[in-house]
Amino acid sequence: MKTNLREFISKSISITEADLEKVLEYFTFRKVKKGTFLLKEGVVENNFYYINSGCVRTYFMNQGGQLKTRHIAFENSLIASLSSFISAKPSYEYLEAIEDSELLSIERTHFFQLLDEVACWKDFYILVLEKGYRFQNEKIESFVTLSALERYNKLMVDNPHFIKRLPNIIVASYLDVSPETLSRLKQK
Amino acid sequence: MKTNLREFISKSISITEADLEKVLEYFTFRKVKKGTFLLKEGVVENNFYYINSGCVRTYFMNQGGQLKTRHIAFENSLIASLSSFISAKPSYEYLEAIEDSELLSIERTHFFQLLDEVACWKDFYILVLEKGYRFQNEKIESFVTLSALERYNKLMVDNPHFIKRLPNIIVASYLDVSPETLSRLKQK
DNA sequence: GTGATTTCTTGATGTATATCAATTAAAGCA
DNA sequence: TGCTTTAATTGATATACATCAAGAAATCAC
Repeated sequence: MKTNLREFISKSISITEADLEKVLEYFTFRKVKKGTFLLKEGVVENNFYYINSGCVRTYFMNQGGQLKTRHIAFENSLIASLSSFISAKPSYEYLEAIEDSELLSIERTHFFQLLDEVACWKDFYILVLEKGYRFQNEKIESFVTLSALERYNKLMVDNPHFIKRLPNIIVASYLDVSPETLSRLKQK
Repeated sequence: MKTNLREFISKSISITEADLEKVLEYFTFRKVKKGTFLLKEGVVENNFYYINSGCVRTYFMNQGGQLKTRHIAFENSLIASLSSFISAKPSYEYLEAIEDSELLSIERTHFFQLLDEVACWKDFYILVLEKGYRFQNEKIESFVTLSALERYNKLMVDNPHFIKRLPNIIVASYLDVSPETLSRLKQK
């Protein structure tokens, strides 16, 4: 059940078998249906997720109730409302399974405990933060330098499987355009 | 000369005097005039800056040559084109002193060397990444959930000194609105 | 499998914000 | 200190994209 996660971690950092076992013990399995909320706005993010199968997204909701997808993670990757996870303050983001998914999650207290107990876990945390930082940096760049069409074309190049696998309405929300506009962009 | 940086670090993490000395030795002093470029697009970020006095910003440039300010850092804070610094790939961002500034900088190779040599330096790096992550997360949220006026009002609440200290044209670029629009927003 | 939702598409219209242009105010510089 | 350049303001106009609406297609649920 934790085979994929084991491989994911041991490929990411240099870790002893004993330490890896210790880390894996803190992860618990959970199977969720499409549409399940893992976190809602206003609640502290107490979990950090590895996606064994399926797909999970984070989104913000604006005053008009529109969903603004910030990140989408597929199988064999990580997700959380990381700002809240780090700060232990209420999240501004929602976390939602957008396909039936198998998840392995670790609690915040355990995660940060491990930073002190297992030296190399800091290396793992650093990788997570670095990747998250770079991802968001690129997202900001896209928003401020590209038009809707350019963002769509960039997604086609960078992540064509996003567009193939996900409904238009979610891709539109990810690109921060209306579904109608995305539908028209696709024809170009 | 390094008094402020010394205090900045020792307030951030728990570090021995010996380790702190070792870290500080890698930082070199530099005085720059307003308008000096510390980094241009396409160049790898080889430095990480502590601002002793003055003010530095990072910005993206879009195809039309417009500047889109991502971050502005004042005295007693840190700045770099962090994505490039992390990855050692060419930067998409520019780094520019927007006031006469006194800087203390550490080279990338030394910075990452220190992660292995001084155990607690990882804690410092983690703090830097966490803060950067949360900042960018909030910036993305602002862009996708708030109108121009709402972003301006939020800046008034969160960072009123931004607006007082910086020229309109830079504040506008930071909020991702035109100077004309900002001028009109201010009257509301 | 069939009815009920939800999503997608297309056209018509609306709007927030950009752009252009011209004047005034401020800042940099010799 | 005056001269030059840059920034700020204000009005007129333009535009990218949103919203609204309605029918078609796909997906969901029992």
